[in-house]
Amino acid sequence: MATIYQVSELAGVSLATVSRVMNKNTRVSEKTRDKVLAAMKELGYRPNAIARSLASNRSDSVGILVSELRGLFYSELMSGIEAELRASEKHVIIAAGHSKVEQEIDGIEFLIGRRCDALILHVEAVSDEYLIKLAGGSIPVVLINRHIPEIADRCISLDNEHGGYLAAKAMLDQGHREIAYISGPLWKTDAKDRLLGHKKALAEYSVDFKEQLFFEGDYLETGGGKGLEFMLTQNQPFTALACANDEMASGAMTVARENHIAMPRSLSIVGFDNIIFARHLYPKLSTVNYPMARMARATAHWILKNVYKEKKPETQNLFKPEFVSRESIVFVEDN
Amino acid sequence: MATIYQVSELAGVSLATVSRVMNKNTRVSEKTRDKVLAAMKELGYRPNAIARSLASNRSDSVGILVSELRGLFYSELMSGIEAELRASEKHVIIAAGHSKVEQEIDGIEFLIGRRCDALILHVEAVSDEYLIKLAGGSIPVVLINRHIPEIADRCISLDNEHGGYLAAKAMLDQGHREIAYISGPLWKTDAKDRLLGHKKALAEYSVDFKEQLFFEGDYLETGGGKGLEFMLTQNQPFTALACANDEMASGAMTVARENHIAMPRSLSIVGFDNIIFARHLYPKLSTVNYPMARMARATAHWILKNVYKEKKPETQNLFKPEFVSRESIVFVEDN
DNA sequence: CTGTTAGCGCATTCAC
DNA sequence: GTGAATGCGCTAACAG
Repeated sequence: MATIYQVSELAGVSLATVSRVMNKNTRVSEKTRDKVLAAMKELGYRPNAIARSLASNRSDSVGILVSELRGLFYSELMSGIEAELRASEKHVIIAAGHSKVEQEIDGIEFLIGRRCDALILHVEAVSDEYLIKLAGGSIPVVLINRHIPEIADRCISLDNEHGGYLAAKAMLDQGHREIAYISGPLWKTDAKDRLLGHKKALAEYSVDFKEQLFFEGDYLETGGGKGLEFMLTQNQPFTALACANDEMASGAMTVARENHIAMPRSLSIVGFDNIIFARHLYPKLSTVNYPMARMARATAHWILKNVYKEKKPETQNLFKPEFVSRESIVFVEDN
Repeated sequence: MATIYQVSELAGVSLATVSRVMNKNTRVSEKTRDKVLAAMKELGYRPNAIARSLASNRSDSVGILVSELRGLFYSELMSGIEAELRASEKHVIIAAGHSKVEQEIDGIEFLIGRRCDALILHVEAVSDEYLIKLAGGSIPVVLINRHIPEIADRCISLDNEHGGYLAAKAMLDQGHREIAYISGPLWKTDAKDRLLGHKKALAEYSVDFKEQLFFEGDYLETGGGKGLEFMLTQNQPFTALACANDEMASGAMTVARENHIAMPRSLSIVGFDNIIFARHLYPKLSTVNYPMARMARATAHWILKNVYKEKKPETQNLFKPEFVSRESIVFVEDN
């Protein structure tokens, strides 16, 4: 693997000059540049990114930490950021935190150790204090799907509570009063917020929240199935089911069908996130749109603007979810 | 950010000694080790991975290049590898190739530039020659879902042709003779192989492959929908539809339902890949299982064994798909 | 516009 | 068992 030194030798110039033509910021005469370029090509020279970032303390790459590498939710986030950054010739380095404190910290330190120019974090387990301290350090940090007042300008988040509210309201507006709810893991902020919004809507319509019609799920399809199975044992009738995400909704729908519950006629369902498969379920799932692609782009923009000093418009921090009406909710008579 | 030098100073030892306790291979007296450890903790010392790999030419991280960051297929691959590698304290660096030559090469060079200890590639656009040359270089390479005879031991792949065969056979066995087919992009090897298998099964049952019942899709749900719409204009009846992946099958099913085609009674459908959502479609999609999780683990094992010299059992190179029978295929009378 | 000189933070021979 | 010296490949002043 050729080094910059060999290139300089072959081109008959100093090593600094070679560095200059690579980082095309300072001026180099056309003649010498051509010589250098020719030498680079002849040697098949590839700059060593490691050495470069050790010397320059930059890496032209931003670190992304997601909870999981699998699943439509995170893949949308990662690909959105990557696409935007790639256009500016920046790269991404991805790590997974698995929603556990040690692993999240380990991942963050890995990314810092790789000298990322900035960090984009989707973390759930580490504390606010840790993040505030981290954000106070020398490396810029952006938080996805988490709102911390002290560093609000670094947070790109969705109004989950409003989303939960919209989902519940959609059912209430169709006359439903007995509404079951399957939440995400309640130690997660977004799960808590969605539930909060749900309850808020119920209160607005003066309907009680019934504990028998509540199940704490895990955001996985299997959890949705378990949730519905639980409801069915409660001897407490309900005409609608709200799930804290689409995955659980799909699991619940499968179980419903196995129990010969006609949807949407006997049971209306609403999800959350609007993942790509929501529209392919039967009935087509009404849900709340999580504008992840837009949020991913906003995040990348923030980095490009504030870290790499590119001129970009001001970015939006708080995103609003919208209700997506499809076919899984139908009108029901008051009972 | 504390450096190794500051640690050595605080501990009152040489910088080489600090390095030794970090790389716990050579012996250090217990006393000095404790001093060093204490100093490291006091300073909150974090080794600089960049400097380390520049000096050692190792990075304890393996590069993964996938075609896309989004989608269930790749997320399964990435998370499988990451989980296995994490257990051995290795990290992954991920890049996307987007199925285009320049971007794949760019991604590969990025990973090489980051001095990954090994490369795991899911590439579709670059040539066999390029890969053979790459594999001949100093950095170990493993190929996923691609078989190149010259470097067969570096290839972890699925017998796609057999998978296509199984899917078609499942329908033929149920009496179907008019079978439509929506393929993936035919310049991709796996798409070609799956189609090959499909045709092989047809031949075995002496049924002709009809061009009117063929559509070249794009592996996306939308492509599946377009495919079925195309078939419906062909004035050529068919009782079954085979799709080269589950995404397209789901898109086709949605279009079928919009056209009031009863499934599976009037139309049997089979997919390929067995993504998690296949079982939540209606009717539950019969498909061919792509053992991606197992393949991802096998890949990680190969790296651990051959690159990091851990003792692991021999890894399997060619995986066999199996048919997964669910509810989307029903018996039909010969016509 | 170009060359010289120092490091970046760490691993790794050599000596002792 | 430990310390001193050298260099990984490159960037960034500083001169000229």
